[in-house]
Amino acid sequence: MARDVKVHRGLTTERVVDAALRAADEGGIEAVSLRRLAGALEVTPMAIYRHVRNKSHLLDLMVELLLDQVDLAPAETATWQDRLRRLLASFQAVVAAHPATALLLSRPFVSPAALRVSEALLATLHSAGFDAGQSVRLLQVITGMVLGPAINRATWAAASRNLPPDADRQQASTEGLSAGELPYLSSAADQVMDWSGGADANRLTIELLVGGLEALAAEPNRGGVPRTASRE
Amino acid sequence: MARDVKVHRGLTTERVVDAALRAADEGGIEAVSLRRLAGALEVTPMAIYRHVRNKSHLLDLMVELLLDQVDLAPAETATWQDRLRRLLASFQAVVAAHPATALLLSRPFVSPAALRVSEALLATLHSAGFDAGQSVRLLQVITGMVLGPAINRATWAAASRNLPPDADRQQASTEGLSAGELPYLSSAADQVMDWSGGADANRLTIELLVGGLEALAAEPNRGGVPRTASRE
DNA sequence: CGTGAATGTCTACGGCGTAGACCAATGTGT
DNA sequence: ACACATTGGTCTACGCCGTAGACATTCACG
Repeated sequence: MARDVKVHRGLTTERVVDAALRAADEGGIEAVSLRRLAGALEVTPMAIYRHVRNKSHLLDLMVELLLDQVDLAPAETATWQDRLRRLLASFQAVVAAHPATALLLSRPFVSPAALRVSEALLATLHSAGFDAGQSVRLLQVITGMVLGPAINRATWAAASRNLPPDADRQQASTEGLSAGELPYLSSAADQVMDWSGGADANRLTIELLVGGLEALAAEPNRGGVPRTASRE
Repeated sequence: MARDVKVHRGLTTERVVDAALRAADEGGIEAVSLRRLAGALEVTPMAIYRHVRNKSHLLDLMVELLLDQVDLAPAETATWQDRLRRLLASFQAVVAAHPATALLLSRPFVSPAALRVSEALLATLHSAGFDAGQSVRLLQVITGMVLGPAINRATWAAASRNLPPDADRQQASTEGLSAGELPYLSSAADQVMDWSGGADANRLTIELLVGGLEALAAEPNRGGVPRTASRE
């Protein structure tokens, strides 16, 4: 029963995942290659395979580590609004702290931690009065909202600079649009630059969601079969 | 001025992008490799480089083709609510029709078409009464909401089957959770299976958003500095 | 001490994106 | 009609990637 004994070179699954997460956080997901990782750990690429089934498994473990930091607010929380706020704020904090959360965009949301998050959200939505079908649909939207900022941290910076950073995609965008044709966009670009980190953006997101859910719960036919009305 | 003359082997940028898009739609983004693409077009891999700068550029062109299908509702639309509904419904339709929209999750949102979409959304938000700063933050959330379904089409199917499809990540999830511990999740799983395609899920998303925006616009201090109140 | 399991290494394979030299077809100017 | 430059496709090769399989070492325990 040799378990946690240090042997050979003290490589452990934990060390591997930690290193991978660090690499992903500071170099982007695509910076995580088994060979580079092995280099950082001063080990042969194949050594990693003693602690991780394959790269996909490694990425799953990284996701797990991230999502385990999410605080699933207890079910006893006073109102569903408060539970939702607390849960999502925690989720948002994790997303904000780790660029590696971009992993959640490409990987099935089915690890134990992910399931726990989903379960907590579904429970909250249930107590808000939504049925199972609606809750599932809402769940998808909510994760999208939370992950929104993760989708592109760099996008806006690139857009406002008229795309100098990457010489590759620079041409693709300078075809038909000049600065003047996008008044709102260019005026908004300034706002983005001094973006202090998005703390209030996150609050805005949550309140948008809570407000929307309240409205939806109060007027259930809205989300169901909408009146023929397309105006007013 | 030889322009649109057929020479050699009639490979064109359009044919390349079309084939790539088709491949991405039916095999996922990672199924798009220049070599495979070349095979499908009965051409050498390097031939593609005569029509596309590099892979990144190709992906940009694919995104462009997708986003050009989005109907930017005209600014004269009666209410901002209606314009938002129309614009987002169209966006959602594109997402639903093309699995390749997963590209939007990994690529800067800065192609001309993407900028046009963003501009239209910002204009709509402006007419709803939000200032530039809020609009930018909301924009991020909204695209997240719309792209939510794209984030994982396969996730739920995998989750409900207790993860049989992929032998790789199957283990990662069967550690601490058994079916009984996730009541809402497992009951919801059924709902997901007969998911007719998400038309009403999309409506739900839009109404959630509109309702949330209305609430936010009516009570602006909510999204700003929230009252100390954390209860009720 | 001996043995079997655990851990790291080496070598090698096929796939990827892509640089660079080459070459055939094409349309142009005289 | 003929040399010519341009266009579009091919070939070869490089360095990266994930990973299979055989091997070597080191440890835990009898």
